[in-house]
Amino acid sequence: MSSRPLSRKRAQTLERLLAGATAVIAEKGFQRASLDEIAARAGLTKGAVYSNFASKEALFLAVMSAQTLRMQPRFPPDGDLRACLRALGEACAELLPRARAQAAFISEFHLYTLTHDEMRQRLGDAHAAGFAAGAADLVARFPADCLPMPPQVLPVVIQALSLGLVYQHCLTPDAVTPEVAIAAFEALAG
Amino acid sequence: MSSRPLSRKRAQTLERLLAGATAVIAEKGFQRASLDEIAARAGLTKGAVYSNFASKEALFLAVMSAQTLRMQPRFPPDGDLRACLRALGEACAELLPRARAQAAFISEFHLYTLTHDEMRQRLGDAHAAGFAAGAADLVARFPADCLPMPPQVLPVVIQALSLGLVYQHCLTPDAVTPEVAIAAFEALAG
DNA sequence: AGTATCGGATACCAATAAGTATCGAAAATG
DNA sequence: CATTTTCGATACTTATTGGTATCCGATACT
Repeated sequence: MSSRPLSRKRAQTLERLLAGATAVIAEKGFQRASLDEIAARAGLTKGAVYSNFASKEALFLAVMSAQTLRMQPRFPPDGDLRACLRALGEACAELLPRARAQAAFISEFHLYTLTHDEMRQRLGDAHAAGFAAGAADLVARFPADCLPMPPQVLPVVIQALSLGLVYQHCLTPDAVTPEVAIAAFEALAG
Repeated sequence: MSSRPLSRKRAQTLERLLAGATAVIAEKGFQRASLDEIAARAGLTKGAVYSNFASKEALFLAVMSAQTLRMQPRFPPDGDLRACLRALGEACAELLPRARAQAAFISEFHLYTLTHDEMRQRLGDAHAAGFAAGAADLVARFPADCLPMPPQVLPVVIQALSLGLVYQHCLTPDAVTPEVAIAAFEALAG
């Protein structure tokens, strides 16, 4: 007993399980992803799942926590507002290639929160943390009267716009190109 | 045989089924909504479902087609760009009270399209039709160089922003008030 | 080495839920 | 009024799947 260094082997199966689950969930959604299929995708069996996770739900949450959308804008050190918004647009554009999988997770998690109230809070927090991190920088960087909207509102809008673009990209990839994302954010600068 | 005027009674049970399905799906999502529960909610039984729909999927699609998000902006007859964007913001704000149910449908339908490619197109079209209808008006109303972004891009952004705000509202209702929606759209005017 | 522990496989169980067969009553049709 | 058709209820079948019990082999400990 006591300290388990989480033997190399175990760490690997855990990783494979998460990878398998991620893949299958991205393809079919969580509910339609059976544990048998997930395990098979990982080259393992359901036994491996249950010796690493208490339940399907636990696996779900583990996958989710690794799949939060996260924007990483690189603001130009001394750029103006427009340049910074453009950087946000570029960061959003970087999410697009993974949009389909991401949207699947978000949709699934969203539905999950319909019947799991305590999780709604968590998802909200995770979104805020991942999406609007850059927004805080913006607000800190420019005086309120330079911003196109109240400083509390801007993060929400950035988040909403990013999320919306990711979703749209899934349905109509050609209509939501990186350029569109950048144009959308730049337009916020006026 | 031949023409059935769709007897009063039948029309009513059909309506009740759709209402029941709508309610249950909004609460739990489509996959977790059992036909037994839907029928019970409608005061009927599964038999009624199968004598009105070929399958659960058919019921699903019927519900969906009645649940597309639809913005109905009322543009001021001679308003400027900002006033028109504000009208869009107001139209978006009107969606918020029903956001939770709507987002459930959208999420569910979105997941559905993961495994039903032909439906992805339909959902994309439905969104475009419902969301960006007002955008076409905008584009028609103002010369391209008055708009904050290329005329093909604007509808996409309006749609993305609306969808994003609806989603966000589900998770953090207090952060996405009607005022926030309006401010977001107005900011597009610069 | 010998023994205990752990991780994963196999086989099984039980619940859920979609779909089907059938039947009865009410309404439409003549 | 008779008869046919329609609609919805009931009961059943069947497949899926989350979860459990158990067993075996490999690794870790003394």
